[in-house]
Formats: sequence, C-alpha cells, structure tokens
Amino acid sequence: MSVSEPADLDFWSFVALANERLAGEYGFRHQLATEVLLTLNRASDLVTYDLEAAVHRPRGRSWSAFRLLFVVWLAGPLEPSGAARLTGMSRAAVSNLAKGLVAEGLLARTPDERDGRSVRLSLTGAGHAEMVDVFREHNEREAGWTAVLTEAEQRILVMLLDKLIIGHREFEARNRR
Amino acid sequence: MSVSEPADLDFWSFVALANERLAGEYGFRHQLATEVLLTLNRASDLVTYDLEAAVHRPRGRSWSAFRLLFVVWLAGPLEPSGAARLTGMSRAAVSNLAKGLVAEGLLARTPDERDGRSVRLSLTGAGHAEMVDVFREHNEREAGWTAVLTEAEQRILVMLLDKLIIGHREFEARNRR
DNA sequence: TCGAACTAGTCAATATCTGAACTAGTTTCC
DNA sequence: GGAAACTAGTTCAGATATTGACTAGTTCGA
Repeated sequence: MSVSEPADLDFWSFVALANERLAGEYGFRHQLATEVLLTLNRASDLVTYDLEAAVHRPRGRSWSAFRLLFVVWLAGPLEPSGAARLTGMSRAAVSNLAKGLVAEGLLARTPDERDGRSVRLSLTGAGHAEMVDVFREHNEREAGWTAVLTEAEQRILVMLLDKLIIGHREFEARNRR
Repeated sequence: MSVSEPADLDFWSFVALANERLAGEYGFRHQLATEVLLTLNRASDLVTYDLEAAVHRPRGRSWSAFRLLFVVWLAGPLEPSGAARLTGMSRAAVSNLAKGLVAEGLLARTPDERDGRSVRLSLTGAGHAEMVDVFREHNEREAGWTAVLTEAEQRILVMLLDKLIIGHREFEARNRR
C-alpha cells in the first residue's frame, strides 16, 4: 500500500523525492551525484527535443542528420569515422545517414586518393546552402535557451561540463567505438 | 580544395573550430550559445553511454528500462503517463517497455480502482530487489563521474542546469507529450 | 441522462541506432 | 614478395524509439 502520490509530480519534486528516499530509506551515499546526472540528462534531452521539433523536423530533417551535416560543414571534408567520433554516433549510423543525404544531394562522397578503403564526406552546394540557412534559425533558438544565463554563467557552465568530460578518462570510462 | 585537416580532430578542437568559423566566416552571433549546448549534449551522451555500457547492459538491461524501473521504484505506484512524464519518454515507449518488464516479473500492472482506463505500475519483489542491487553499482559509478568536481561546483552545476530547464518555459519550447 | 469531447493506454507502421559479420584495401614483417 | 594482422566502410539483424490511429472509459453540459 502507498500514500496516494500527487498525480502531477514534476521533475523537481521527483528529484527531491529521490534524494530523500535514496539517502533516508536505503542509505545510498552519493545523492548529489545522482542529482547532478539526472539534471544533466534532463536538460540535454529537453534542449535536443526542442531544437529538433522546432527547427529540424519541420524541414524534414532528423536531429542526427543535422549533427552529421553540421560537423561535415565545419570540419571540412571528413572521413565517416571522423564524423562518427565528432558526433558521438557509431560508424554504422553515419554510413546509413550519409546514404540518404547523398541521395538527397546534400552530401558528396568521394573516394580518398591516398587510401582506397576510405572515403571523404563533404557538402554539396545545396548542402552548404541549407546549412547556412538552417543554422540561422538553429542558432537563434539556441540563444533563446541560453539567454536565461548571463554570459559569465554560461562560461562557468561550459567549464564545469568540460571538467566532467575530461574527468571521465581518469575514470577509465568506456567510449563509443 | 581544403587544407588537410588533422585526422585526429577531437571534440574540443572541433568546438574551437566551429566557434571560429561560425563567427568569422559566417557572422553568426550566438557562438557561446552553440558552445554551451554542444558541450551539454556531449557530456550527457558520454555519461549516459558509460553508465549503460558499464552497469546496465552487462546485466541485460537497457538504459530506458533502468530509467523506467527507477522512477517506478522511487515515485511509487505510478500511471504510465506519469512515468512517461518523469522519464521524458513517450507514453507508447513506456507501454512497450512495461510489457517486457511485466513479462520478466519485475513490474506489476494493476488496474486503477477509480479510473477504469488507467493502470498503475509498481515493482514486484524481484523488481525491488534488482533495483536496490543495481543502484548500488550505478550510484558508485555516478560518483566516479562527479568526483572531479567539488561539492560546491556540483551544486553550481545543478543550479545552472535548473535555470536552463526552467527558462525554457518562458521561451515557449515544445514538450514531449 | 445521453451524446460529444476528452483522456489513458495500446497497437501498428516507420525510423534509427547498435553490435557483429563482411568486404576490400593497407601495413607489417619474416 | 607475400601471408597475416589490421583498418575503413558497409550491410544486416535485432532492439527500441517515435508518431498517429485506435479502443475504451470518463466527464461535462444541454
């Protein structure tokens, strides 16, 4: 049997509840760690979902497709494996996505001159035009998200997140292949 | 033609490159916003992937299944729609996941007494035991991630992320249903 | 009180991601 | 010079997500 929980329990109430029960009833020691990572994932999910729904889906583009085009746009002609590393996707995902984007005429796949196994992805004229155009809207919406923080707060946030990312190496974390 | 880019361009070099080109060549105004959100997503992806690979997959559990069990564990018997709200998944995803977890005997689905349309998800004895056990390992690994930050830094990080999450309401962002 | 509008959950179709197997080209080193 | 080990990319099967349609129960108002 349970107390009738509020049907409208929201994210913060849940975090508070989790903190309380994990420490109080079960004696887990690292409540703050749980809170940090729950909040991190939540923030990331919300931002990603919003940008995808507001900017990219209406143009018929998936979030992943945008990320791939984004890194190819800025990091120049790029091997699929490099694109996978920068986006954090698997090589298989890049391969599948690229197939569609090549068919749509946004991406070009040219064989590497030096290494016959390899391939370079680059933007076509149409791909470049689309990125410049779509990023205008993307960037405005990003700014909408971060505007609630001062510039100093934004820099601190980046610094703390960077620390977290770097720290994982010492912690022998697993990486995507 | 392009300068031969370093084949081992890493995440930070990419962020630096993106900043430079977006502002310099294209004149986009909100570089810092882009940097904040790129870093946020990256950190979240790395942490999630690591916890899934190190703690949950070896036990045959997906990240989503863990999240669902986690909210049901702590927020008590819960309707699928409430679980969807807390985890950030769609109702359909909760429904599918729950089907499997009920079949495995970790989750119980009982009809709601008041509302004939509704259902309440709760942990079975086995489900509860598994959560207590698996969370021990999960929490240790979470602590490994956050240990690179001082307690004060962790609190600041949570505060900044909370601000970001709250801010989105004023920005009329879209939410998951 | 009865029908219209609404809400909860599930199902079906589609999309995408992952890991593993596979193909093909390159490097190593005896 | 050539076989073995390695590496890049693709393909395939399986898992899991999303949206939208659908079923069933509830609520509200004429």
